[in-house]
Amino acid sequence: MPEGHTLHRLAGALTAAFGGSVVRAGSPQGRFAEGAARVDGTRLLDADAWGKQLFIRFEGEQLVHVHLGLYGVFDVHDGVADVPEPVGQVRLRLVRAAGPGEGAAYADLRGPTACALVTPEQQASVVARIGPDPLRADADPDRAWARISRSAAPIGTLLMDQSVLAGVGNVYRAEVLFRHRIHPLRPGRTLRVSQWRAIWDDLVVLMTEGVSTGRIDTVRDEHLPEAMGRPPRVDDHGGEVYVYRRDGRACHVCGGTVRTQVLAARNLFWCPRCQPVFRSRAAR
DNA sequence: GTAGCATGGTAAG
DNA sequence: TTACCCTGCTACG
Repeated sequence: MPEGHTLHRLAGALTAAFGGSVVRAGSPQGRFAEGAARVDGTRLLDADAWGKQLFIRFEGEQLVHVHLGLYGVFDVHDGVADVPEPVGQVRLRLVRAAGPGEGAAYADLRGPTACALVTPEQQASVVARIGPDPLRADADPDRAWARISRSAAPIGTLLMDQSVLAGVGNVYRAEVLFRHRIHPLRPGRTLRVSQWRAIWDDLVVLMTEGVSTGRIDTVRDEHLPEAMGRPPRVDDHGGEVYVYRRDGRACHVCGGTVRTQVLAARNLFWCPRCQPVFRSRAAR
C-alpha cells in the first residue's frame, strides 16, 4: 500500500529480480492481455518511479505504466524454486525462468488503478505533469515552493497535490506537518521558505528510510515506545507515527488529544496543541 | 462471516 | 461531490 517510498522500493525489487532478463508476461485476469502480449518474451531493462508512478522499461521502447492507487499490490518473489498458479485477480504477471545456480522470479500485480503499455513520449508527459519527488536526486524543491508560496490553499492540501510535489501521501503529510509543528490548514503562502526547506529535507530523510525498510516511521528516538515505556503501535503497516490514525488518543509529545478532519478528500490527523492555528502578524 | 474502511486518483455528473 | 477500482485488514457479531 503505496506512498512514494513503496513505488521506489518496488522499482528496485523489479530491477533486481528481472533487470536484463528476457521475461514472460501475461495477464491471468485478462484485463491487460493485449499489453502483456506485446512485452512477452522481450528483455526487461529496468524499472523506475516518479512519485507514485511506476514504469517498467522493456527493449524496443516499450514501457508498462503502473499506478497502484489506494489498494493495488505488486508482489515480487525472487529466487523461488517454482512459480505457483496465480491467485485472485492478477492483472499482470512477470516471470523470469531459473538460471544456473539461481531460482526463478515472478511478480504479480493486483488491483492497480493503472496498468498500461505506453511510449517514452507518454511517459515523459506523465512525468512532466507531476511535481518534484523527494526520492529523486535530481528533484528541485524550488519548483514546489513556487506553487506553495503563491497558494492560498492549506499546506495540508498542497502536500497531497501530486502536481506540487510527488510521492507524499496521507501518512507522510500528517506526520511531516506534525514534526514541523505546522497546522495543516495554514495557507501555503504564509509559510517561510526556511520552513518549506526544512519540510523538504525531512521528507528526503524519512522517505529514503521508508524505501529501505518498507514502512513509514516518523517518530524521533526520544519518543519511541522503548524510550517512553509505551506499547508499540500495531497495525497493518507497522511503522511508528505521531498522529496518523491516532485521533482521540494522547499525543506522544504533549499528551493532548489528536484530532481528525477530512481535508483534500482524505482523513487528516494533527495535534492541536503541538500544531497551533497560524495567525498572521496583522491578526495579532 | 462480513461490513466498513484505507498509504490514491480519475472520471462522471 | 460521488462512484468506482475490486485488495486486504480490522472490528464486530
